[in-house]
Amino acid sequence: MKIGELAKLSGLSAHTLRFYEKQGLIQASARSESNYRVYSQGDLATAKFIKRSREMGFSLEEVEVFLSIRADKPAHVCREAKDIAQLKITDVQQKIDDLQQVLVALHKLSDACCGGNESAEFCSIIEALEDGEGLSLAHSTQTHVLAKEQQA
Amino acid sequence: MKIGELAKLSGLSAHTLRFYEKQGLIQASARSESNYRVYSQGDLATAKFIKRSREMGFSLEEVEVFLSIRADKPAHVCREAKDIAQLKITDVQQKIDDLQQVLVALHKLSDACCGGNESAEFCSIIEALEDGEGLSLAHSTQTHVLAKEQQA
DNA sequence: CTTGACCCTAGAGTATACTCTAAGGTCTAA
DNA sequence: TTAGACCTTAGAGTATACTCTAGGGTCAAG
Ligand SMILES: [Zn+2]
Ligand SMILES: [Zn+2]
Ligand SMILES: [Zn+2]
Ligand SMILES: [Zn+2]
Repeated sequence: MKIGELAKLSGLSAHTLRFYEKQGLIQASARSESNYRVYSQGDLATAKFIKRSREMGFSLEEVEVFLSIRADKPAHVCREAKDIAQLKITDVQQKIDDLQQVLVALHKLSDACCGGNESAEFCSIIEALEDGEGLSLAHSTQTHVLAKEQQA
Repeated sequence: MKIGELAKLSGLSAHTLRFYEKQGLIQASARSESNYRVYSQGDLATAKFIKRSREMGFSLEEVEVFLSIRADKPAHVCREAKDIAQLKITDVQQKIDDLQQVLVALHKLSDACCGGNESAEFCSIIEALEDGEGLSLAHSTQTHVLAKEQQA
């Protein structure tokens, strides 16, 4: 099959397949007379392997290692594969933890703001970013009322 | 103060401060005779504001909006700030959800592999990436034993 | 007067993974 | 034979946010 069909069957674009070839991840098993890339069923399996690996969050560099293990399994041991997976798990867990901290802070920031059409003069979001003081919950929907009362 | 001191006090590098200036986020309030950037206490507050905003996960583009609200609060309303925060919350939550799915898949992938020095011939990680079949838990520490028994 | 720490600009480089363009060749069907 | 779909290459562009370099000027201390 040619690159267009492999693209359809693998779910990767032809562009991406050529890019992966440049990166040394996948080679067409032959070339036609007109120099078109010709792929086999095995190549399709490889393309799918790469796609699945990417979906699991592995980088192209990591995929390369998986591919080399796959290319000659007896020459490799389970630990090589598992180490990569474990590192990725740690990595992803760290990212989740970081994002969760950010999320908590964002909620504190956002929840304290009325979000209405009142002037931002007393907006808790801006204030919190200004003074950085623990994203105080002092400013809420009530704050505008208080502010108006004070002005009156 | 000059850029080096602002860098120290704000926690941003001098390079980054110049970069932010290029992006229109912060301006030195003056220049010395020798064309050095001269910053005020207000500039320090701005630098800190930017830094805090970045730490909350806001992009430079979003920080720019916060800065413009901050620069003229009465001309803006709470909703403008809250909308950005809410969008960011959705965004971060989505990223967390995605990563959590990846994490589950990674655990399935990794837990089934013995991770030892046995040949990767029956490695469940490679197998799962090959056939994509729900990351079967069929291969575990026991699998190598079974494989050896079958060979015997 | 020289050394070292600082400052300046414009612009290139880093990271990751694509994504697209230009300019052109090939193939198939009407 | 000609349109349209497909293929080729090398290389540039996209996104984000820095990060660094080259080449040069400024300034206080010893
Ligand atoms: Zn409000
Ligand atoms: Zn508000
Ligand atoms: Zn194993
Ligand atoms: Zn294994």
